[in-house]
Amino acid sequence: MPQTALPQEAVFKALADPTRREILALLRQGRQPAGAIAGRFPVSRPAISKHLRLLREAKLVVEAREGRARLYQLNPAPLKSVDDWIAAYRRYWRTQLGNLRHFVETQTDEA
Amino acid sequence: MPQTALPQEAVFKALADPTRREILALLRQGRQPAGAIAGRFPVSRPAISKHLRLLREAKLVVEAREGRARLYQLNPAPLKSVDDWIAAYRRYWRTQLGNLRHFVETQTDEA
DNA sequence: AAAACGCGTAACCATACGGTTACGTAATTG
DNA sequence: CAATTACGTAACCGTATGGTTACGCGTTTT
Repeated sequence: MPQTALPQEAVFKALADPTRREILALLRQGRQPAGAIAGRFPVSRPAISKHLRLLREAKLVVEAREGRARLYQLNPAPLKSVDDWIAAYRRYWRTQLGNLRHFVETQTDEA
Repeated sequence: MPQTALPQEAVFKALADPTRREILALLRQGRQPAGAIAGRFPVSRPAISKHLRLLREAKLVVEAREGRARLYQLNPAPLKSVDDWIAAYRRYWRTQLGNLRHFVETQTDEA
């Protein structure tokens, strides 16, 4: 049982949650202790702690223990693999977009 | 109840599943009927049908009914919003801000 | 040394998710 | 016009997910 699938898989999963994306955005301002991060969100500290664990497993953040504090720092490297994934589609929204506009407009928008 | 959160949210959620990412990759080759898509994966047709619904709601694919077939086509436009999101991090992995060497060293070797 | 702090983990709960089988429906075919 | 085809949807099931409260453990503080 592979507890950790492909690294890329963990990254996409981690990014799927809006709170985790906000944590990443917050960490762009610099390292922050776990408690300070939790203080920014309307959920409990343990909830944030679990989000941080997922982000750690995806290697999107790294932790440094400093005294009794745990500082979290952004590690954007894994985002590069997402960037690479998207690259394969980039040419499509440049070339086929005009084609598709007609297609989209003729659809009855449900959902 | 908000039936559809932010569009970007739906996109990130849609991309979180590996099967859905594979469906998108498959559709880069061109439109395909739902059945043909399902035939490519080791899961049942209804399972794929549900994946397609999520992709539709995220507007990553568009459907065209042609007779009794339903052709699905890639719509890469929503990926642009992901691309834009990543852009905010791109500079981090390009500049020294993304360099964690110092960070890691201070973690193992204090004093 | 005891108290307080900072943070992760365990246990638990409700809902979401991905899968299945059974069925419904619109379009084609014989 | 009945049978078949190509789908989506409904109902159901086990597991994952995100939240909570209770607790434990190492680190400061007093």
